[in-house]
Amino acid sequence: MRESTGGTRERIKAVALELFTEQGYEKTSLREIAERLNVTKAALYYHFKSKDDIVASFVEDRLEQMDALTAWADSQPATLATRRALISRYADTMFGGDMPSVMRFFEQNQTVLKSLSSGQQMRGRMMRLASALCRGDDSPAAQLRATLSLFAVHTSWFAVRAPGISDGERRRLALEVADELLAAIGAEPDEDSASTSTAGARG
Amino acid sequence: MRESTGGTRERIKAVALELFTEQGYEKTSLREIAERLNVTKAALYYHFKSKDDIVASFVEDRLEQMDALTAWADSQPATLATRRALISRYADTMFGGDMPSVMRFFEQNQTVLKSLSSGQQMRGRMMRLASALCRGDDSPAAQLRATLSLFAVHTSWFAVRAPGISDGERRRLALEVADELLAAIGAEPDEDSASTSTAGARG
DNA sequence: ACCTGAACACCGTTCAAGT
DNA sequence: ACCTGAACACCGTTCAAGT
Repeated sequence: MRESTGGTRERIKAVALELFTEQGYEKTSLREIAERLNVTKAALYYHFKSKDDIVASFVEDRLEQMDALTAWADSQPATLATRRALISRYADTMFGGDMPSVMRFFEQNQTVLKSLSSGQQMRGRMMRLASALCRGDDSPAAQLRATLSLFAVHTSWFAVRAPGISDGERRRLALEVADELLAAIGAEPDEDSASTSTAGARG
Repeated sequence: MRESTGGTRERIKAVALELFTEQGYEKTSLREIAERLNVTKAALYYHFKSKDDIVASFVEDRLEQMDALTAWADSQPATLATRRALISRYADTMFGGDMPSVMRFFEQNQTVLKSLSSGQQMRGRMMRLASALCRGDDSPAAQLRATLSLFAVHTSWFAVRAPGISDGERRRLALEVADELLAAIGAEPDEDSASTSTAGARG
């Protein structure tokens, strides 16, 4: 095992991901990261171009994962079953053993990520995923439902307060609610919707 | 009209709210705010104890509004009608003419707000609102649905991309989807869950 | 190739001093 | 009461210099 060669770069990534997720990107200083690794601040700049670049480094893998997911969805028929399979796979990447922390980092740091290029890329992929989820129904309501079904997955691990709830149960819960939202996509337009009056322009 | 006396403090609040919402709290420097008002950075510290304190100043009104909302909900019967009325009133404070920007600021700055005391207060109120929304059904699924219905209101003004969609239409859209989520709260536990059709429990 | 030391401009904050 | 000027420690970033 060679841990002296390429080790430092990976150690920086690991420590940064941990601290960024715990305390937030802005609140975590490079000095803090450097101290944990017993190097100087300047040393970080040998391995990364900037603070943003550290984020970009552990974002790229995730982007490919998202792309694969969207590509798969586009190759499937635009049915409810596909939508459900898609959200289930998405939940896998969120709760799965691989890299749960990367996605949690995103949930935690949405704001800052808007100005970071890697963050914008990630946002773009989320939009595409949402689009894939409401393929065949481009109504505003469908967009909102699709987006919320993704949010259900994200939300389930912080909005649900229960004594000893497991990750598996959170996942199941998220999918239960997400499925309901997805089931309402592509259905025939509402005849007796909540408020008869405000018709709403079609097309 | 006296604009020389108490004017400065209000002007600081206004400019700060605008810049914080546009660019984010961390990315906006006090120098930037001061320059817009033709004063020095130090002048801001006469009116506010710290940068955080500026946020706290325009948060307090909102807290009272949230408290009033929760209190009203608690005084009503725990029915679907109450839940729908509550989310509708919440949407009013989000889309209403009063102070739409304060809530948008929150949506934009969630991350930073976690470490700010005023942000934690706000989070607390959101939790209480969610609890009020699922009163009578304390199951994890109900919590998730309640939280997502609030998110529907927040999400409707950035997740829905449509040519010339108005604020009113976004509001109506949000409530349409939120109502569906709320209708599933307090219903008898699922016997034949997710599958069948889009049936949906009628409260 | 890998890292240090010292400097840079900027940040939020403080405080004595001015009117 | 209201604001300035100058200083403080900290931040991200750069770069010549060391091995």
